[in-house]
Amino acid sequence: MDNNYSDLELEPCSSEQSFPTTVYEDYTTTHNYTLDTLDPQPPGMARLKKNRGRKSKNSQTEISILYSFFRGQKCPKKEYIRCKIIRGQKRAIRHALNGKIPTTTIHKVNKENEGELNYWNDFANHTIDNDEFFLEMSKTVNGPKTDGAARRKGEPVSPGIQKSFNDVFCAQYFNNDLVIENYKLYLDVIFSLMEPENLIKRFDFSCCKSEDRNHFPDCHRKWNDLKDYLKEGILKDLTENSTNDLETESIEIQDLDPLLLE
DNA sequence: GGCCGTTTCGCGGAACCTAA
DNA sequence: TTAGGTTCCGCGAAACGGCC
Repeated sequence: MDNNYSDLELEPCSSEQSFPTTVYEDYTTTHNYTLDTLDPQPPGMARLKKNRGRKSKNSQTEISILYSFFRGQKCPKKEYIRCKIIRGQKRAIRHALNGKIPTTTIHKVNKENEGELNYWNDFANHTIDNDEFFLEMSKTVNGPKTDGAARRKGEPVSPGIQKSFNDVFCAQYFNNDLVIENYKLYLDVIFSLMEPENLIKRFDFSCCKSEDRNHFPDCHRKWNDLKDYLKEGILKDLTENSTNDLETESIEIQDLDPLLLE
């Protein structure tokens, strides 16, 4: 299950840290690809041609980024990304607080990789420095009703609890500077090795239909765009949407988790 | 290592929205 | 009104992790 990074070569990076990189063949030729693997059409692209249908609440940035990836015959769902990232961050926090280095899931850390380890240490230190706060916020009862202890029947849950990873839940979740700071450090862990094959295994969706380890030059751009969007764009979108959502859903502020409103 | 409770994954479809 | 598309939600299954 673990990625084996041992076959990756270490080479100096422009920053202080060193990261292993995979040596790829010349991207300027396409002789390794079949017609099928060259299909540049993202799964949802056909639908983009029409303007009919419900107006998307997503930003155009979010739409174009998600639509450029492949998950089976479709593109990854917005909620899939949200679930994975938020669940992952909370889980990573619990790992950090327990002094463990994760070896599985989206934020797995290869102890042999100094770069990944450094990013993990930054994340873990930030978490431990604010341990009381993160101990509370990482509890699964503070997730939406679909998850963890909050999902169990018959147990009391927070009155303002959301039923899914919807805009309101996400806006509440990120309504705290500490959480955002920690989230960005968490993304650094995930994206510490900016190689498509590594990220495909982490996210469980792909940037192209290439069946071997070669990728298109565009693949690196896609992953960079996703990283940038997750770091900045998603927070901006949530901030812009949260006001309207909170109003339309008549959420009473006093019902929300006080920890998330600080 | 096996068991078992907890947590996470992610599918499928209902509900909703809006252009035609 | 219909059809096409998005978002929300519930829940079964799989994975994880603690305990013995």
